[in-house]
Formats: sequence, structure tokens, C-alpha cells
Amino acid sequence: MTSDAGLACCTPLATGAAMSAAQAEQVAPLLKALADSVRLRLVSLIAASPSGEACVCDLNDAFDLTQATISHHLKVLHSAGLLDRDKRGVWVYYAVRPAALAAVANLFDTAALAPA
Amino acid sequence: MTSDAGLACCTPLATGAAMSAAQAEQVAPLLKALADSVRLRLVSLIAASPSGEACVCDLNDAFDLTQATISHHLKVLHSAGLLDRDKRGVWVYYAVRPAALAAVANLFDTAALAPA
DNA sequence: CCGAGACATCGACAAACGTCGATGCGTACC
DNA sequence: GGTACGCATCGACGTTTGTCGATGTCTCGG
Repeated sequence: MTSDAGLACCTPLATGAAMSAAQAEQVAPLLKALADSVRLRLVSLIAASPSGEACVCDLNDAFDLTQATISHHLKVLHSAGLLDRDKRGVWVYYAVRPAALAAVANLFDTAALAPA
Repeated sequence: MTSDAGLACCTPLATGAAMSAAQAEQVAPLLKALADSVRLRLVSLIAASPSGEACVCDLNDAFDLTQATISHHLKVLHSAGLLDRDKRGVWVYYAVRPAALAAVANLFDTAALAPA
């Protein structure tokens, strides 16, 4: 139950009609996974990486946190479907899943162009 | 400490350089406020309202939750700077603060156009 | 086969969160 | 003034969350 297939489409926040309770409960976990400064930086670090992916060992050095804590945060992001996990030899590489971020972006996209 | 003045600009998730720890800690509260299905629906309901605002009494009817709980959620959204509060007579009207939503949208905007 | 290193998992703990019932505070109407 | 109503606040509760140290699992090199 780790990867989410149908996380796509969702009514943007202000598209004329309010979003349904079911849709809210579908998107909320994505936001919940991102609603943490550490996880936000993790995603940012991975997304900003030239290769589009980052090794856990590198991510670990970017924080003053235990390896266990970073691993936990990565697990949360992976479980939410935001990160892809790829084990190569001894190292594990995480990459952002563009579709997931796009789903979230879609939420706020239309909302931004509210009345001035 | 309820309204936030400098919630604007923030490095989008994948703009080439990773976001700083300070920026992450600035944006995370906004996401945290939105990372709840009830609050997401509240914002959606208010944003989708024709007048751009909604009375608490109406919002209250849209959920199977106590009035105290809805009031609490509205307080969280208001404290995060996402909602404006306007008391008119006996009723209180909440309206979305476009700038706050735009700040969040900005985060994911550039991120969506990651490598294919 | 054995040791070392890279991550994940486990168990624990304090802090934060979502929800509720009860109560307080304004406002309007009789 | 009294009463009814809309909303906020308070106190309490069970649950979830972020963090840690310790331990487990896998992989590679000797």
C-alpha cells in the first residue's frame, strides 16, 4: 500500500465548486507528508539535484538529525507516493515523483487567480 | 501574531537550488494548516463561494462536526494567515487570503515541470 | 567467513493534534 | 432587562507525530 496509483486529478481549490469530502481526504495525506520543514527540504534537495535523485548518505549530511529520523521522513514521503526509491548496491537513491507534485500543484493552481 | 506579513515569495521546490532551512520553516506552517481534510474543505468551500466569503453558520452545516471543532479549524487557518475574519453583527464571515494561497502555489508551480 | 558500512525497523517518549462537552462573550430581538 | 442565538474559548481526552538510541538486514571487500 505504499505507492498510490490514482493520486492524480483533483478539483482545484477555487474552481467554482467546492471539493468533495472524498477528494479532500485523498489530497490531505499528500499535504500532510509535505507539511514538515525537514521533509520539505528533503524534497527540495532531491528535486534540485542535477540527476533528479539523491543518495540517503548525502541527505543525511544536510541535517543535524539522526540517520533514523531522516530514514523515517523519507519513508513518510515514499509512502505518500511523493518519492521513488531505488536501491543500488549499498546505497539507496530517492527521486521525486513528478505526478505527485503535479497533483498538489494542480490544487493551488486555479486558486491563485482569485479576485485581486 | 495572527496575520503574517512576509509570507510571500519562496523558492519553488525545484528551481535549481534547494530551499534553505529558514524558508522551509516559513512555508511549512502554511502547509501544516492545509494538511487536514476538514480544513481543506473549509478553504475550498469559502473559495468556491460566489461572494468569496462564507458565514461560519453555513460552514458548520457542511460537516458532521461540533461547532467548537469547526471554530477551531477556522482559527488555525486564520492564524496561519490563510483566512480573513470579518464579524458582521452576529455572524462571522471568513474569506480566503489570495496572497497566502499564491505563496503555496508558487512552491509547487515550478516543481511540476520537472523532467519528464 | 567475517567485519564494516549503509539503511531500515523497533520501542520509547514527549509534544502536538483533532475532537468533544461545557462555558463564556456579544449581539439582536422581544 | 431578559432571552435566544452565533461564535469563541476552555479543559480534557485519545491519537498521531517527530525524534532518538538500539538493533536488525543487506551488501561489499578482504
